[in-house]
Amino acid sequence: MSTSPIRLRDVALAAGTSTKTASRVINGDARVAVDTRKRVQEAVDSLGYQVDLMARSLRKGVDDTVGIVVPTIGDPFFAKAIEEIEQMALPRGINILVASNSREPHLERKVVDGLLARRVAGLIVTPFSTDYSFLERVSTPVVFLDRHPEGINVGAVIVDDEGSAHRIVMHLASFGHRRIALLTDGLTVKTSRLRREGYLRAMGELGFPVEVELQATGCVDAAQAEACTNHMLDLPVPPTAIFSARSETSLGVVRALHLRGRTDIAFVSFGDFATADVLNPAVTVIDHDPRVLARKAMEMLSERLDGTPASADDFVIPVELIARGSGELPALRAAS
Amino acid sequence: MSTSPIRLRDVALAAGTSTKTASRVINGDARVAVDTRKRVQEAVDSLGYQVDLMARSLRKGVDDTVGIVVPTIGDPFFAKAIEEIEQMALPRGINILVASNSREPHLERKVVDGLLARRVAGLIVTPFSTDYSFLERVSTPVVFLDRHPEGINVGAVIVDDEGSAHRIVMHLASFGHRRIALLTDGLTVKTSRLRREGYLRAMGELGFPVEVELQATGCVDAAQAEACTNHMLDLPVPPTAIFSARSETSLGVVRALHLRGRTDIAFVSFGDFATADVLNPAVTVIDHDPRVLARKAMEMLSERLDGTPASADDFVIPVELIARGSGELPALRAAS
DNA sequence: CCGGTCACTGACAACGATTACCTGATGGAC
DNA sequence: GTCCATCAGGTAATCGTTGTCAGTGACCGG
Repeated sequence: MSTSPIRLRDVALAAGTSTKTASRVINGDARVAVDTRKRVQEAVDSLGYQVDLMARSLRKGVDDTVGIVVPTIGDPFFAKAIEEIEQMALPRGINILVASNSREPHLERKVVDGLLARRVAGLIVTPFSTDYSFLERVSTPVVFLDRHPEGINVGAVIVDDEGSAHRIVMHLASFGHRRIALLTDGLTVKTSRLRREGYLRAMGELGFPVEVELQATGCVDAAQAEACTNHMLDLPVPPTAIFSARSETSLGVVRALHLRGRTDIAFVSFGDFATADVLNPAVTVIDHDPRVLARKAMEMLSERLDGTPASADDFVIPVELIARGSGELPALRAAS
Repeated sequence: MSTSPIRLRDVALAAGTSTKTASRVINGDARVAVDTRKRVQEAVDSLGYQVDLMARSLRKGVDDTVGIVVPTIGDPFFAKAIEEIEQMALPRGINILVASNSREPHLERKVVDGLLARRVAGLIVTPFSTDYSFLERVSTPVVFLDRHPEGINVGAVIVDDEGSAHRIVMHLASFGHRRIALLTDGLTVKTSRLRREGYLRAMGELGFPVEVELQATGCVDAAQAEACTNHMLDLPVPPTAIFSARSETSLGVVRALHLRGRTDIAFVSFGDFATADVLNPAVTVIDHDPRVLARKAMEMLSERLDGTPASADDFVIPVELIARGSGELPALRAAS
């Protein structure tokens, strides 16, 4: 069954060279005689030698590995981001370590520390709500994804959350809506705060009343979003439009609206989702594409690994509003 | 900015002990005097020492890491499986390395070898189409997920693909359907082959003609599934029911059906998806839950890590057929 | 013919932690 | 009072690889 692992020593012995020379061949060092190289190659092939990456990493001080920290791996948004990063890393021989903070600030620090202790070459982190100032004492390059971190002045790859939210409200208002409801994740999450700010700013500029009962700010998952939506629709004066600040919550809103047959309510989702264009009406969204964000983040990380110093400036990915129908439903004469 | 990393040596120096004793404290060895332990602890805390997991792993020969190989990380099915595994691994201090084979047999072997070279403690693999006999020479425990591997007689955590597919066809037939179309992934994928076999067996038992034009067997993604569906609906004698063998392809089928307004066609999906219960009609599915499979796989891997020998028997997770409407549409009098 | 490059190679130490083995001290049994 | 078991802790080897540096010939220009 189990075979004792083959070490470089064994290869060197078989090829009649020193381990150093064998190492040179394996690492593609040019300064090796042609026939020596050949003998080593043959030994490698016949023995089925594989470098022990553990040992190499110890020697080199870093591991050819990128750590990724996200709130939840199962969320399609983050899953696609991870996929993109992995695809970019694979051809460079870089492996990825994935960890989630389970949306718990308490775990967040631990998880990052764990990856650092593993001597990852770099980190891509979607900050949840931890103070990241401790990273200033660390030399490992870190790139932040989707959210600007607290406590540290390092750039992140983000979208214009506040501006896009503002735009959504303006869009809905242009179809006659005044009672526009907001559903967000908990406000400890930076993106949620920013999107709410954009909502509030737009409502203010439009001179619309901002009502507490039209803001559900703790919808962490689809089920809660569904409950919140139902609650709002049961209000004496329900909203005529809904702005869901996250794909995940949008699924809940969609479910509530469809189960109640209320497809007359205008709806815009911050973030696309799988069947958004198939529903009736199809769902208008902000195309918050995780792959684009991830690609840029990985590019930035690669630069850092090659020595480019970190910039304090955020990189803002442009987004589009994709009008599919649900966001363009007119406000029915109902209430003011 | 960057601080030189703190080594065990530094801790020992600060605590006035040898590295060995410091190591004992860190690893919870009981044979250390109380006050010595305390001094070491204080040194660890004040210096902010963290074990270099690279070095530890080299010495121990294995890394506290589980490698996961899936075809595509972004597929919600696998993303949820990864999430479940990560959740189980986290409390044990185990990190997870995620890699995809990008649905390329060519890459599959390389990716697995790469993880083995990293001396992972164990592997959880969703085999795509590679011959896995090479694993017999490897001592690293491996558990297969969702598909039984080729070339090696090791158990996997699977569902009854053939039987469930059979059941879907029987279900559709009970509503009067005879022209039942099949959409699958490429037949190099084991699950696709098995589901097709179940389909064929049922059709045979029912005495229904099996027509080539009603079988689309190369739908790797939603876009292709959509195209195949459109093609089938354009046949002179189109199907009255569709069986999609994978969640991903189901999204394409749904898109085609809805865009054409053909919500009269019966439809069953092997595998649930996010908005399946919201569509009109809601989509009948086999609840192929990745979390359940993943949990069992991780349990099995844990046992292997603790020394339980591998079993050659598959572990079959039971599944349910969730009737939501689309699979219970009656066959309209159309053609035979 | 000599010193100097150049191409190639190997001995050795080091990466940072763990561990086999050993030492010295203590204390109880006799 | 002697002896051995036990405990606390130290020393040095070790995991497998690679960086440093030194060394060997061969070859070349002067």
